[in-house]
Amino acid sequence: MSILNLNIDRSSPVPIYYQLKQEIENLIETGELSPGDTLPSENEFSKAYSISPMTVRQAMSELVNDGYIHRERGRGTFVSSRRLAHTLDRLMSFSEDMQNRDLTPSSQILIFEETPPPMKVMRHANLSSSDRLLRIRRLRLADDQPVGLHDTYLHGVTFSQEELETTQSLYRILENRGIQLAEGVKTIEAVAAEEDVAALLGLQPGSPLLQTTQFSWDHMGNFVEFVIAHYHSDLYQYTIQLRR
Amino acid sequence: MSILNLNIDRSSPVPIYYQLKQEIENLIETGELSPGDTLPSENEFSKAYSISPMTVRQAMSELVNDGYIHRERGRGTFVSSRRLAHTLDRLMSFSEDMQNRDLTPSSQILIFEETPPPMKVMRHANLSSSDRLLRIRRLRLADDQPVGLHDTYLHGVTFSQEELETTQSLYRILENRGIQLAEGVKTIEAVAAEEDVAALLGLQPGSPLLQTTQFSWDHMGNFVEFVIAHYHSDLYQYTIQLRR
DNA sequence: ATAATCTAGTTCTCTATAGAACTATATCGT
DNA sequence: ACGATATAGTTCTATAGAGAACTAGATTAT
Repeated sequence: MSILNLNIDRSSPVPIYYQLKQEIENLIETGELSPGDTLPSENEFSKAYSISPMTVRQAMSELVNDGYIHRERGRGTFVSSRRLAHTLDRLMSFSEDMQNRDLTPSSQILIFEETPPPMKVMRHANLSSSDRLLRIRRLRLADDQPVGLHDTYLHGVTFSQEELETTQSLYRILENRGIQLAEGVKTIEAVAAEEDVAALLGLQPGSPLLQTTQFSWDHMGNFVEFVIAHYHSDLYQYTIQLRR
Repeated sequence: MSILNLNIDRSSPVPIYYQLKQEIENLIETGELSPGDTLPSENEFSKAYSISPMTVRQAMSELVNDGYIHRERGRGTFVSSRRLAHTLDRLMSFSEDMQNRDLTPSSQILIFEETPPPMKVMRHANLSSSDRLLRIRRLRLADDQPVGLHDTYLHGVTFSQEELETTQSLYRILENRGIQLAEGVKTIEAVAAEEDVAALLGLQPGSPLLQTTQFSWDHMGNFVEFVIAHYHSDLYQYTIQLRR
């Protein structure tokens, strides 16, 4: 499947620009196109598939946007280094995260209750002490080994412990309620393990732990969740991709 | 300055779509447009400024891309929550980072020498033991207080310690040499302080430290730098913005 | 030999238009 | 009262082109 002989189905309901984008993305992912390779020009694509130049342009723009290619005016379009391309920083659940690392996630619910918001949450999310949040403390395991302890505080959503146990995924429950997480801020720091946390993670008190605290909001900026997590530092590292 | 009475200068060399984009961005940044507000439709913009709908669309797409607005087919275009909008994860120097936090950065160069690559770098960057890297160890201070220790290994670039001391910024030296960092991967973990590092940061051995290791590459995927850093966990936290 | 100019090829900006797909509301029929 | 249908308004997809801006190499002039 050469670059000017891709599978573009004009009768498909999938937009043409999107088909083109996907096909090129594939060629890059599979290595048939290598970093530094020159892509055909807008004109060549346009003629080869009898599609408008602007339609080609739309596919190209999105590929640039996703980091697959870069373009230089007057010179051409080039395949970028493949390293990043897909994995950017996303709001991700523990389960998704573990699956990305080829580990099997599981969890034990330790606490499931209604509470007033912690101080930190009141300040950041503009809540008062009369508000009620759903608090869930879960021990997180990867391949049956405890790696972290999550304390999640949810705002504006209620469900039963049973529903969480059957659905497994908190994020799916939120989605079913029509709540879409749109953005978040995560703070990462190193702390010494308190006694109770150390015990749960099988560590000595004072061992270094990776602590992350995260606030998440929906599209309109409504506060949805706060999570404070502690991770076994030998078993869990945080990796982020940086750009430009 | 109302939303349909913006400053669009058709004789300016600045592209029209870009002017429109900037003007709307301003309205959002200054708060004249609030999260949830509805923007005029493509049609309205098009007529109000006598520009083609497709030109309006380009401005809108980029605003969506930058997180300022979101669009719903059949419904309209809405201003997004302003929290993120600009600060994404970027390749940033320590100096830039500190300035963003309104602290005054400084540093002391402790080591400046040529070395073969550390094992980890050989593996990740495909170098051999005969390659020579420039190694720089610097103590990093914010408002004259030591917060971190940086060990930087540079590939394919040489300069003198003097030049670094006068220029102050490593990234500026790279830029002057025509080297553009395009992407990087940073790993964050918690470790216990070794004796030497603890002493430099004014801590007890065994204290929890935030350790980050980072690889950076240029546009073509050529390895440029490796940095391993240790931070005083009370004085330095890592914050990242998450999307979607 | 060197410098200036031309030329072909590329991306970028912009125009003008059309219909499809989807949403929300109003109208109509039962 | 309720459900089906129409209608207007929105974004999304796609077309067909033109000239500007820029690059790299070839050609020409000095």
